[in-house]
Amino acid sequence: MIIFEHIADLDLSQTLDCGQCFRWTEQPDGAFSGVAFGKSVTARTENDSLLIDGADESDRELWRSYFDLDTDYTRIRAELSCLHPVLKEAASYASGIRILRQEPFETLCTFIISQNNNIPRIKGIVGRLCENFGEPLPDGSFTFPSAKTLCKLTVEDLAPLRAGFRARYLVDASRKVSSGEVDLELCRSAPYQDARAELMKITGVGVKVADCTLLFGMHRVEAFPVDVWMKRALETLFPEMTPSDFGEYGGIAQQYIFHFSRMNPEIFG
DNA sequence: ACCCAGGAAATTC
DNA sequence: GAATTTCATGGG
Repeated sequence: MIIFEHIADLDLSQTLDCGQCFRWTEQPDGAFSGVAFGKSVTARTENDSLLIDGADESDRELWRSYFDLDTDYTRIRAELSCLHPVLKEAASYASGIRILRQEPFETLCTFIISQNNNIPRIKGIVGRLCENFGEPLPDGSFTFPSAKTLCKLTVEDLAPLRAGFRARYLVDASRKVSSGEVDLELCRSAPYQDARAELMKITGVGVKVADCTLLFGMHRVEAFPVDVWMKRALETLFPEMTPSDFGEYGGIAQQYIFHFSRMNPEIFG
């Protein structure tokens, strides 16, 4: 059990159930069980502490990084709140969201699966992907399969996932990542447009999936993914603003607005 | 039967 | 080239 004390701005429900990740499930007692970096743990908060059950003490820095505990969200929220009064309201409403530092390839695959899909079904497909092709863990859960593993598979092999037209996109992504044709590490440091173009070499990766991969898989917090929710939110709540107006922390603003909009759909009539 | 779901490719005009 | 259609699958 790893304990992090005095953690501000962290609400596990908001962070793990806001559509940035798809491998955490809430338990009856309110804790969240999930797998990241090949390790299965259960996370819960008590007062201002974060408790990671089932984690090795040697993985303390891994989980500190995963939950992005070294980033000062209070300061960022104050900065964003100056940009627009509605953003200030959304940030206050969703102040427990942190941008996880997920694994790039897993993030890429899950957002390929996300296209024209809904969150419960995305979770189902991702779960079957892990059960069929990931490594089993002692507690019965599975790791997310590597690109090296998936690149050996065909669309027919992926049939049990019931991923539909997205199966061939997964095969293409796995092949290009494992061969090095697409360099995910380059995407961490390259100029933003270059990183986006690198990901868009993959069939099935457009602007939105690339932006989500960069934001959630490489912590490029300047990314501002625009989906149907954000399009509506921008039109009705921020008609005078464009994605680039949200600045270097646009991705965090985007999550505040996305969560606020989904929790309050009546705003859009 | 119909619509929608954290889009993108394929086709059409 | 920009606008429309299609793409599997499942739930409401």
